[in-house]
Formats: sequence, C-alpha cells, structure tokens
Amino acid sequence: MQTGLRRLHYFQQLASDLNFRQAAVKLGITQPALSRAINLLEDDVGTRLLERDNREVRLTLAGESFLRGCERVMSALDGAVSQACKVADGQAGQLTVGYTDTAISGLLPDFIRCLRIALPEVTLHLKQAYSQQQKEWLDDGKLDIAFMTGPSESDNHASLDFQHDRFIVILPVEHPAAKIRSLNLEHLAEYPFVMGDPIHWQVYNAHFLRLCQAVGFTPDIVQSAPDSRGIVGMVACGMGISVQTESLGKQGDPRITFRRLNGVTDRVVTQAVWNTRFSQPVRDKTIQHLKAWMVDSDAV
Amino acid sequence: MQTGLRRLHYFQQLASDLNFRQAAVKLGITQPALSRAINLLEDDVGTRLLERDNREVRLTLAGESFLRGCERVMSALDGAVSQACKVADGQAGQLTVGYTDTAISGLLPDFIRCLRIALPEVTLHLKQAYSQQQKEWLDDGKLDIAFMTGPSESDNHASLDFQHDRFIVILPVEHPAAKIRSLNLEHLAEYPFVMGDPIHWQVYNAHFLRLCQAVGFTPDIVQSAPDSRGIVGMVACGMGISVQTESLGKQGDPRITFRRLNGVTDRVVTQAVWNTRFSQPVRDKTIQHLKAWMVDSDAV
DNA sequence: GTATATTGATGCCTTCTAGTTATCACCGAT
DNA sequence: ATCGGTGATAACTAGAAGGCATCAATATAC
Repeated sequence: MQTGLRRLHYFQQLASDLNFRQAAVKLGITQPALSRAINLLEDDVGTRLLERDNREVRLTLAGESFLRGCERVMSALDGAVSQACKVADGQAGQLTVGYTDTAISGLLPDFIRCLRIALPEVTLHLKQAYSQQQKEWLDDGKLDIAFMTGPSESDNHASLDFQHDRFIVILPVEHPAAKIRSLNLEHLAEYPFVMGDPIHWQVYNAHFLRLCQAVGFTPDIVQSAPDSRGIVGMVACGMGISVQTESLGKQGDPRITFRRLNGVTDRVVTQAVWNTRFSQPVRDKTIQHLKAWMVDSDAV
Repeated sequence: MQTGLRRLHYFQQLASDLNFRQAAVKLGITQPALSRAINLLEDDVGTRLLERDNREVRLTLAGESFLRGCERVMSALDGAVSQACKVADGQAGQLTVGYTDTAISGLLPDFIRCLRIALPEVTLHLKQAYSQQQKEWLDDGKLDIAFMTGPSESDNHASLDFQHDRFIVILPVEHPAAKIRSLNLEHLAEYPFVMGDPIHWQVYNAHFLRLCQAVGFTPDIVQSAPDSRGIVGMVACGMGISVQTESLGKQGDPRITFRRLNGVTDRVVTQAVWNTRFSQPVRDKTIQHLKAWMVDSDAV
C-alpha cells in the first residue's frame, strides 16, 4: 500500500457523490485526475471498489466495506494529530506527582481537585514519598512534580513555594502542658519527645533541633516513627509529645490535642519542585495552573 | 494533513531506531530524504515529534502519543484493505437467506450449520417467507438466496435443486386410514382435508390437486391454515387429514401420525434460487459451498 | 589538543508521481 | 440524428520526493 491518504479522501468524496465530475469539482481537481487516482487505489487495494458504466456509478460491497474502513482510518489520523498537539500543549498525557505527609494533609488535595477539572484529559499518578526520595525520583524522571519539604538545592530543579506551615505541639489531652494558656517552646524542655525517624526526617528534625537550641535546650527524643500517622499514634499512646506542622493538626484523634507555639516565627515550607532538564508540557501547564491557583486562593 | 501514509511509516521506523541513517537504510532511502520527510511531517502535525541534536534522537511526549496514533492508523488501514478483499472474495459480509417451512424442516439447518463454520466472518440473516414473497424479495435485492418451492421461472434467477420431498399423509393417530398397511392416495378420497391457504400455497396445492385428479377424485378441503404448524395442529384437532412434504413429518406431535403414499412418484423440489443481476460475492461463495455440500451429503 | 568518525541538516539537481488539457467512446433524451 | 451527460485515455506539465555532495556540531581516540 504505497497509496497516500489523499486517495482515500478522494474515494470518500466519490463514494458520497457517486459522480466523478461532481466529486472532482468538490475536491478541487479535474475528473481525469480522479479517475486515475481511483484506478490506482483499486489496484493497491486489490479489488474493484466501484461499479461504473457510462450512466451510473455505484459502490461494490467491497467498496462499502472499504468506505467504512476509510472513515476509521481518517478518524484515527485526526485523533492521532489532535492528541499529539494536546500532548505537546500539556492538555493531555500523564503526570506523576510526588507528595509528603504534610502536603497531602494541607493544600495539595484542593489543588489536585482543581487540576483534575482544568486538565480532564491528563491522567494523574500520585506517589507518597519522603522529600529525599522525591528528589531522586525527579532526577530519574520518575516524578514530574514533587510536593516536598524545601528548600531544594539542585541546579536542575526549579521550585515554587506552595505551603507555609507553622509549628504546633501535639499533646495527649491529659498532658500537663495542655493546660498552659500561652505555650512557648521553653515550656516543653522537660518532657520526652516523639519525632520522625532520623533518616527520612533529617531536614525537618534538624530544623526543630535548631529551634530548641535557640531557646536553650536539647529535646529528649524517646521514640521515632516513620510517618506522621505513627508519630500521632505514639503521642496518643502517651509516650511523648511532638512538634509538627500545622497541616498535620487536622487529624481528628480524640486522645490528642494541638497547641500553637508562641514565639516561633519559622515556617516549614512545602515546595512544588520539578526538573527543568526534562521537557514535560503537562508539567509546565500544571505549574501555570498552580501559580494561578495560588493567587486565587491567596485572594480568598 | 496532506501528508501521505509513507511519512507515517517513515516516522514509525525512525521512532523504533532513533537514528536517521539507520532508519533510512531500512526504509531504502537516504538520510537527507528521511530528514526532510520528518520535518514536513512535523510541520503538518503542527508540533515537534522528535528531539534531536548532534548526538541523540529521542521521541517527545507528543511523538510517543503520535506513534501510538500511527499504529492505530496503520492497523485501521490494513484492516480496511483486508476486509475489502475478503468482502470481494465472499469470505466476509452479510448474507440474507429466505426459506420456507419445508426447507427449514428439512436439510437447510444442516447446510446453514456447515456454512457458518466455512464462512465464520459472514453475518447471516434468515427470513422465513412463502415462495412467492421470496421471489419478489430476490428481485428487490432484499434476499441474496431463497430456499423456496420450485421451479423458479424468472430469467434473472439461477437455481439449484436443493431438496426433494416425497408426499406423505398426516393423520390423527385414531384415524381409520392409519390402519391401512399400504396406503394409496385413492384410500383418502372420502375424507375431509386440511391444506395450506389458497393464496400462499397456490403452487403446492395445484400440484396436490393434479395428483388427486390423476387417481380420479377431487379432495374435500374443509379447512386451510397459513403454515405447516397450523395444518398439523388442525390435523391434531381431528378436523381432517393432509398431504404434505416428508420433511414436515419430523414434527413430533403424539396426536398425529404419518404414512408414506404409495403410487406417488412426484417430488416437491425445494430450490436454492438467486438473482444473477446482482453481484454478491458472499452469495457466490455460498453457492459454491452448497454445491460441494450437496455432493458430500449425497455421498453419505 | 588535534584528528577522525558520526550525528542530523542543507542546497542543488534529478526522478517520478499526480494534475491539467484535450479528446474519445458510450449512452439516454430530445 | 443530435445534443448533453457519463467515465476512460493519451500526452504534456508541475510539484513533491529522493539522491548526492556537503556542512556544522559533537564525541571519541590517540
């Protein structure tokens, strides 16, 4: 089949008009050209598609079948082209998004919900992972956007501050510090702490330790857990208290309570991070939407 | 999109090799020709499909999408061509078959069963109708093959004798004639008859009347029914007896019985009839199979 | 660091496909 | 018999597609 798509189009028009001259006019060519094109098409297909004599033209049964086939070919082609353009423009395709505990407990679900409406033809893949892991995945191309605890340092990465979390204290409801009206970090110096495990929570824990040292104590960390759910669980067990981001304070366990930390102005910044070395139109479109969304939600 | 299928094929090969020279060799063209073809394709599609620099070629995301689209286009085209050839050869398509009571009660189901295995891609439409009706439908093109009581007289029709039925008598089990050992038509002269209605059973009834007159009586027809089931039912009711084709003797009603008619050598011929003015490859293939099938089943 | 090999892109020329014009053969209607 | 319509055919022409030679950029070898 060396025949071009042009001939298929000619055949479609001819099948609809059943008149060579008329079809040729609509196609913007002359009748002999159409005659020859159809002959060549029939040679290629290997069977007669039209029965023609000097007074009428009609489709053979094979021609009817081939006509339906042509429509499928044409629509497949249209689909391929328009889909490719959409993919190039970021309106269709795949997007793999990484996120942390803090992001998924905070603003991320609102944004994702908004994104799914804005880009309905994009298939989203969400992967929970520690910030460090997400960084590696960004480099490997396994992740298009990471929502991770910043700052990101790599030259290949661009980022956008997405969420700013205050520090809060998580306490068992019966804990003595829960009764203090205006709670400072200093009030907590004497109590045992539960924190995230040192390997994956490296950056966060270092930040917390700096805060403690700034007010003159080193916390007594008696337990560590791999994720926020584990930390909250341990606090609920009464094994200690913890300092976490305010987004995690939404977890509704009746055995625990949350308190603002006065005197601590630091924020934990969750950033949207992406790898500028990979070209990914859907990701770029997503970043655009993210910027617009942040302006919108700030305005609210 | 004025681009030919050739370019899609070039793109597929290039996408698989990711190397212009190598792909060009496999395609039997030179590298510059391929370079230009791909550029023109990208212009047509409206977006870049391949990221290329001096050391490597790789598909863009849009290119990956378009590649999948190309495969769909190509397989749609292959399908269209091969399906058209099958239709032209009679291996695929539609076949509308008309049949009479006698045909469907006789050999037709065996043949149809065989046909469905031989031509699995043909969709069969079966329509029961009187012979006269089938003739008209053949002329209108509403029927591809009729299995009807012959002979057919039209010049446009070709036919093949399909089934030869002896005449049999249908009697209520308690009927006095049921006790006669060797039954002749003459034995039935005194009894009331149930026959097919005069409009649709015209040819058959005329045949029957000739048989009766040959042995010197005119039957007393007291009831008529539109179809064989009705006739058999009326006989079961005891309203009369009937003379029918032996194929109808397969109906297993316990209240009736069947007897050979001695001395009657005539046969009712059921023919396969088709309209030679329409070209219908599936029908032609079916006739071929029918001829072969008749030789086979005669041999058994 | 230079030389060499390999990559895809470009310019010019050739080839062949596809289109145009002119004409034919055939049929139905007037 | 003529006229108006059909599709097919032949000869010619224009434009797309391919080939050849070459370029620019990069990677590899020594």
